[in-house]
Amino acid sequence: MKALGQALDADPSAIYRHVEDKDELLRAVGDRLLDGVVNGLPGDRSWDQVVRMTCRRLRAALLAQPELAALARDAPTRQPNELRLTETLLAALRAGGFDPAGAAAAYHALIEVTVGAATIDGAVAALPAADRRATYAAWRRAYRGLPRDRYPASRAAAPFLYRGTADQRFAVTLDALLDGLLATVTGR
Amino acid sequence: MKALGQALDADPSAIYRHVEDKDELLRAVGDRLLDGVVNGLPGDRSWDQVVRMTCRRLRAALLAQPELAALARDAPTRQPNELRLTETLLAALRAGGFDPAGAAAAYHALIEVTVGAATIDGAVAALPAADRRATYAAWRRAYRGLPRDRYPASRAAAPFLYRGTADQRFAVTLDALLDGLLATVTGR
DNA sequence: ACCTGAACACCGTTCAAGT
DNA sequence: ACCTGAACACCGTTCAAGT
Repeated sequence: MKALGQALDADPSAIYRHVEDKDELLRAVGDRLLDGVVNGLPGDRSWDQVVRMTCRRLRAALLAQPELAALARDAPTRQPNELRLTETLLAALRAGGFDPAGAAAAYHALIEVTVGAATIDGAVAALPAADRRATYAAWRRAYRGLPRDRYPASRAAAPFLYRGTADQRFAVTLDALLDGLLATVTGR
Repeated sequence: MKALGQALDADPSAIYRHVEDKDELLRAVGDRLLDGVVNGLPGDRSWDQVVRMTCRRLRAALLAQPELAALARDAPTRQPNELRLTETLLAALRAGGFDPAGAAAAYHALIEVTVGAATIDGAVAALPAADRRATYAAWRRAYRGLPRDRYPASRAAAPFLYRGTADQRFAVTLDALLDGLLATVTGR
């Protein structure tokens, strides 16, 4: 609030004339930041490309603004852009053959995985690219160096943990989840 | 820190003789809280039951202690119980037919969805059961009452959004994800 | 109608001084 | 070796007084 007041050339306490508290401010700003997620989606995409792009953009927005985690925590805010995002996902899922109940279940699953990925990738995403790679490499080495007898699976998987970019890993997760949702929630 | 000092009948500042800062304390306490997640898993379960139970328990632990979100955010802490949890999941996945690379990818996906579900369900999980149901019902009504022309999919899905308990919804998500991982990461 | 400025209660943390 | 107590810098927020 102090920094915002300074940026506005006003006393921080003046902000409280316009919003109830910091949380309301964060929700309002957060919804503005969803603008790029929900608008300007390129047209004539298949339903599953709409789902994928929306989730990828949402994750990118959350990564770019870590304070938006508040948005996810208090979900749903039911502010304009969040409502549009929900409608976009649900409509795409319906187009993909999900019935209303299945679309709701799939929507919850997609949001959960997107928020989770953003939470986990957040800290490292804030680093410069070189540091990011170094951090991931250090983690791989740590798993690689675990005691042979107690951590066989971790040692074997070590070269593949935190492999590639977080974006690539999220794409794999999203593919698997969508595939699984299609199979278990619709019946193909 | 003030509350902890009081509970220990000591000045808050005395804590700094034993830990570097609050973050280190939180990580250490957090790892203790993973004890129940990782130990005392009932024996002779199928690999997929081990995966499901571990994820469900992790989510429950995160829900019970919201401050542990810090744990997820700074993952991986590579403290004892967290390492055991990782090994448990990776070993189960290997037993389920995932190769090391596939197990690593599946591990990332499972953790992401578990952390995301805990984040999203956290606020409401803290409420008494009756308030929880009332909150979900209010959200359903909000989606149900959206303008007909702009939110058709949301209105149609409204009765099924936030339906049942958060635990049940997580079980559905986990089923779908595991199924999808099996199909896309292994080839069945 | 909006802002200022002082004040409040509360954080995590440091450090000299005690035992 | 460990703790106390005062102090510091910093939060979000309130409210009487200004214009």
